[in-house]
Amino acid sequence: MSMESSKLFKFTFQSSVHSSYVLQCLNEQRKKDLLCDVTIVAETQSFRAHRAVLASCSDYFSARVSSHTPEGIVINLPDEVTSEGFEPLLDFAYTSKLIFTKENVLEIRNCASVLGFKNLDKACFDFLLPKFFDSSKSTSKVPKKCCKTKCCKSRRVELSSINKDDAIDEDKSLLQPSQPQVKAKEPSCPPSVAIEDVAKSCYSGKDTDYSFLCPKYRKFQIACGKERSCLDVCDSTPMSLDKTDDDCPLNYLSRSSNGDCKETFSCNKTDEDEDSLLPEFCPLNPGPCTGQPSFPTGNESAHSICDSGDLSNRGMSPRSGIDDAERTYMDLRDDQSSEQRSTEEIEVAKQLTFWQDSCQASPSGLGLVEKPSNCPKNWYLDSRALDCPFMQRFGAEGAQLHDGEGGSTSQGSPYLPSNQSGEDSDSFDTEGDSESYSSERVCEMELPLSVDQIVSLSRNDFQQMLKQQCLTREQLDVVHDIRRRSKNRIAARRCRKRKLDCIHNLECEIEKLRSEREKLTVERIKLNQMQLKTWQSYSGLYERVCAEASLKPEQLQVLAKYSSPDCPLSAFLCSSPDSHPAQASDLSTHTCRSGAKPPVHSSMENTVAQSSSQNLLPLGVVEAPPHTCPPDASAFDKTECRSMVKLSTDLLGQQV
DNA sequence: AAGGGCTGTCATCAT
DNA sequence: CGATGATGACAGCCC
Repeated sequence: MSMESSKLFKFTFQSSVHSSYVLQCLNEQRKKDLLCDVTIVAETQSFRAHRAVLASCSDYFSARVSSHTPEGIVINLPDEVTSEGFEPLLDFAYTSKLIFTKENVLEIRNCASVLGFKNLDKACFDFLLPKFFDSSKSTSKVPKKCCKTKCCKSRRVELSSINKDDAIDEDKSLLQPSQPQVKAKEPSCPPSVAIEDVAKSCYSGKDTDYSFLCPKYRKFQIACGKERSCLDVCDSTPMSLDKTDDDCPLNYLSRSSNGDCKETFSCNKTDEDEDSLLPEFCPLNPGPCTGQPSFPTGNESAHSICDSGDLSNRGMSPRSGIDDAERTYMDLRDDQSSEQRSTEEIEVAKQLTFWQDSCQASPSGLGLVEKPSNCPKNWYLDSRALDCPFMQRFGAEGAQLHDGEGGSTSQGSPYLPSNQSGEDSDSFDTEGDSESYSSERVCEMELPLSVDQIVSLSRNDFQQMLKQQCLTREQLDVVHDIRRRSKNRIAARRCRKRKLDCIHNLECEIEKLRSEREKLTVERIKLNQMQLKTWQSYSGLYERVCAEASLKPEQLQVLAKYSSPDCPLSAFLCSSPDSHPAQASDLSTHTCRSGAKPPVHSSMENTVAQSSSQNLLPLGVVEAPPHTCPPDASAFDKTECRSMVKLSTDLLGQQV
């Protein structure tokens, strides 16, 4: 091929990372508020963004913004779009990743629907939500629209601020009821608790942590919060015997990936405790999903992290190596051609494969080992699984702790207050102690229940569960005692928080009223000054009229008949008949007949003095004059004065 | 050592 | 009638 002919060909270099890089840059710009040209307001929260990005992701924004839209425009989102639901969508627009929890997925779906977020609404939510909210495979319970929106809104109203601690408890409340009753060694006791439906989520969601105003509580939760949440995660782990791979959205995705679904899902445990998805929908499948107890392990994490489906189900050798991992990844990303693989992707795939191998080398497979104690929950992870970087992201520490609600967590666990590691069951006064004590009792009595289950189950579920368990009288008493005390403890927290909220609200109200009062005082002073000015100008005009007309006292009296007692004419009338009205210069000293309004400035001064010292109402202004003095003195402008002068002159002319 | 704050628990009432 | 939630009162612990 000659040089000349080669010049005729066009060569194409296609970068696999360019688009991601651009998006990443845009995201960084957004975070630094660089080149952002639009402000989005959802509820009370505002977000900066780039019009182009928004418009390219959302039909709503596409319609709202155009090239003619001025820079710096503020777009107020519809009421149904909450900040809670919008923020993840905005992140999605800039990262292609939608981070969601079971708790907020409906909110997000609702917002995505309203905003017309492309590639999300149907592709993502339509198949995800049924898996989320219906463990019984009945789609009838899947909410079409977010009923939670209302709940959330009302909650937002009710709880003006929910801090992270709240989130922990909320997650807890969401997770707890979804714990299938697991008794790996007693298959006769069926898992009875279905994954909670949305209504229930709302209900339990209201029961959030009420301790955000209580420093001591916060302190404890800072110390134990994440660990507790880990316990929760693990407690909630559905080691369900009847779970099949159908319940695994990853598998679902795996299948779907061959069809239309081009999106991938990750079960990432994030710092925000977004763990609700993990335990329920990312069960570990040591092999094909054959109903073995499942548990999130490093391997599962690996699958999840790499947006992968179940390798086993895909008939792939666990030792297939990087090529297989790569292929798995690429199979799922069937919208990407092989040349679009980045080195990062391959690196991830490598790592995943490595960990898969490593974890599967354990006797139980995937780092799952049997716990030798008698505590009801008998699975935890071996150290190798915990070493898996992905496992760590999934809170493997929590999994390790998950050994019977603190029964043996007190064995030097760093996650519980140190004072619980002893045997001092007499002092369990703090929250941690109390809950730990409950846990200890659970283990002591060999109860096949966790404290969370005892406390968080609904009345019916609880009774049903008790029926299914064959408990002794003593065990029943302990269970009821734990339930009663725990509920009361929570109720006491609620009660105290309400009180604090109430106090806080009252303080705000007082502050608001104070500022309102100050505002009114300023306004009143202004009005009084205006009134004084008007009166002075009014009296000056009268004085001039009287002087020019050279009125006699009788004439003045006639004029006074038609005048307000507050008008300056009264002052002239009250002055000595001999004196010329024009001489009555010191109007302020004249108080005429009863009912006549004292000169304005003196009364005003009194009023101001009074109001400033005693915060009384402005008497001089509010008090209705006894006669026909116009209520609003400032309304007496020069025009009115002129007409009054004209009237007076006419009347005088008639008299004369 | 005293006192205030926080928390759990109990008793009681209402639902 | 029992379960549950709210709340006042009390006690114990911590700072």
